[in-house]
Amino acid sequence: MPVINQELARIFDRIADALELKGETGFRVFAYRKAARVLADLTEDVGELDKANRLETIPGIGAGIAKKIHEYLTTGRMKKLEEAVSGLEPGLFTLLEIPGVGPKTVKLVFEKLGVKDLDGLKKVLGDGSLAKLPGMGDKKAENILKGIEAAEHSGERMYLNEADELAQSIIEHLRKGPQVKKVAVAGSLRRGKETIGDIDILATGDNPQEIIHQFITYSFVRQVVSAGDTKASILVGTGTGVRQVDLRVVASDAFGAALQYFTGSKDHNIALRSMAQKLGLKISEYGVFKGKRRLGGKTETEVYRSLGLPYIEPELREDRGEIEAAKRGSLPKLIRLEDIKSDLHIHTDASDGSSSLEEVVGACRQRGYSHIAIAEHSVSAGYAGGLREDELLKRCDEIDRFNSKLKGFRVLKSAEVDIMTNGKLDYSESTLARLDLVITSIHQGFTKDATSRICSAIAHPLVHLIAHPSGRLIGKRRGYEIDLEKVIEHAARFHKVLEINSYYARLDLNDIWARKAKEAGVLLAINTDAHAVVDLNWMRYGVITGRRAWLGKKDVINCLPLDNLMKLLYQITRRSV
DNA sequence: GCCGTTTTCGGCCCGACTGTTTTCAGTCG
Repeated sequence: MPVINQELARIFDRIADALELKGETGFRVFAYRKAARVLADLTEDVGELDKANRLETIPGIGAGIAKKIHEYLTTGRMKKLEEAVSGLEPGLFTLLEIPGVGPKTVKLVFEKLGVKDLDGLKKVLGDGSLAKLPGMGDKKAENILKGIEAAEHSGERMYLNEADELAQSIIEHLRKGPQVKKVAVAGSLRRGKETIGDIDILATGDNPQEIIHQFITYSFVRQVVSAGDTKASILVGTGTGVRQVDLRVVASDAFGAALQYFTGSKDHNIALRSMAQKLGLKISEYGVFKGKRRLGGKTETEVYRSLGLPYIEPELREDRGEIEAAKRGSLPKLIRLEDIKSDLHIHTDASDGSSSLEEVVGACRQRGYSHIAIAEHSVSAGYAGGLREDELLKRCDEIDRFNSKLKGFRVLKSAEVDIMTNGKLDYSESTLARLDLVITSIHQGFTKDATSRICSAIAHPLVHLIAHPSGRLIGKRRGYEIDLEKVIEHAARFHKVLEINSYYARLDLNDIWARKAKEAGVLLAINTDAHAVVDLNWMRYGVITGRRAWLGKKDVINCLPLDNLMKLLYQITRRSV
C-alpha cells in the first residue's frame, strides 16, 4: 500500500482522537474515522488521485477531507490537524490504546489529576487518586490496570492461520459442552482478512449461561474480561501473545441475523442498515424488523433477501462494491477450495524443503489433486539449497521416471528461478526449456529496480508465472520497491500468470491487487509454496484471499484439468515470443 | 464531515456489559 495513504489515514485517526479528547462526539468524528479506514484500504496512491482531481470519487471522502489531503500533499502540513492537537499532551493519545480507556476517561484524568502519559496514569492508579474521581471506583481502577497489562502483553494482530487454529480449538471446546447447538466463527476471521485482531465466535443453545461458563473455562484463558448473560470476552495466552476472543450467545431463530451482524465488516453493515432504513426496515443482530413485526433472521440469506439482495459471501463484505453488485445481480461466483486441482509451487527435500517427492505426491493425492508442480530454488539461492543446472536436469530425469510409474497423477517439472539484480534469470534458456512450468521470483536486491526486473522476467519468452510478486512479509517486511500497477499491466500484455502465494505471512498478491489483476485480464495461480507436507494446508488461506479478490474458478489456473493447464502453458510461451 | 433512485438539508447502525449509579455514562464491537 502506498505509504502516503497510511500516513494520511493515521492523521485522520489522530484528528478524530483529538476531537474526542476535547469532548466532541458524533458524526464529524465518525467521518474522520471513516476517511482513515478508507484511505488505509486504498491501493491507488492518494497523490495520484489528488493530481487527477479524483479524491472526491472515493466514498467517504468529500470536499472537506479532499481539501485537507491536498493541503497536506502540497504543503506538508494540515491546519486542521495542528488545530485539533493543539493544547493536547502527546502522551494522551497513547492512553487511548489501552482497552477499557476511552476519550472521556483520558480527559477526566488529565483535567482532574494532570495525567499526561502512561507513567502518570500508572501513578494515579497506584496512589488511589484515580479511584476517587467522580464516576470512578476501585473496580474501574483495577480494570484499567488489567487493560494496561493486556496492552503491554498483547502481540500484534494475528496471522490468519493462528486465528484460524485458535478459533477451531475454542469451538471444539465449546462443542464439548452439551448445551451448544450451533457454533460459528464470525468477524474478520470469517471474512478471511489477512490479519486478525480479535476472534469472534457465535453460539446458540438452550442454556446461554452454561455456554458462557463453558467458554470461560477454556484451558488457556488468562483473564475473563467480561461475562454476562449473552456475551463474554476472554484473553487467551498463545505462543505469540495474548489474544482476545469474544463469544456471543443468541437465540437460534436469530442466528442468521447475529452471524450477519457480527461478521461485518462495519462498513458493509452500515451500508446495509442504511439501505434497510430506506425500505422502512430495521436490521439488528436479532433479526429484520418492520416496525415491531419481525420478518426473519434465522439465516443470513433471509437477512439479505429482506433487502431484495442475493446472499453475499463473507469474504466480499468489505463495502468495496459488493452491495452494488448484489443489487445489479452481478456478484461473482467465487472459487472454492474444492475447485483446486493442483498446487503449482512446492519445494521438496531436494532444495530447502523437508518432505520427499513421494510424501508430497501422496499428500496431494489425498487432497484430491490430479497434478502438482515441484519448483525448487535456483542456483543463486544458495541459502535455500538452490539447485545447480546439472542438479536440476538430474531432478527432471527423476521426475520423468517417477511420472512413468504414476497412474492418474502427474508431477510437473518446474523451478522457482531467481530474477537476478541485473534482471537476468538464473538458468540458461536450454535448461528452462526442459521445464513444464517456469516460475520466477525475486529473493535478492529488493530495492534494486524491482519493477523493471520483474517486467523483464514477464517479457521473457519461457516464463509462465511470477511468484509472490510484491515480496512482502506481513508485519515484518514491506516488500520490494515495486510498481504493481505496472507489473499487472505487463502481465496482461504478455499473458503471464501472477501468483497468490498462500503462505499466511505472504498472501501475495493480496486481495486488492489480485482483484486488480483479474480486472486487467490477468490469470492467477494460487500456490502454497509448501516446504513440508503440512504446509499444503495453506491452500485454504490462498483460496480465501482469492475469494476476497472476487476470483472465480475460471480466473485461477489451479482449477484447470491437467490437459487444459498444459495447453495454456504452451500457449503462454508461444504467445510471448 | 459525508451524502442523496423521495433529500443540497437533515439525517447519519445499534445494542451489551460494566461500574457507579438510583436512571445512566463510558466503552466496545
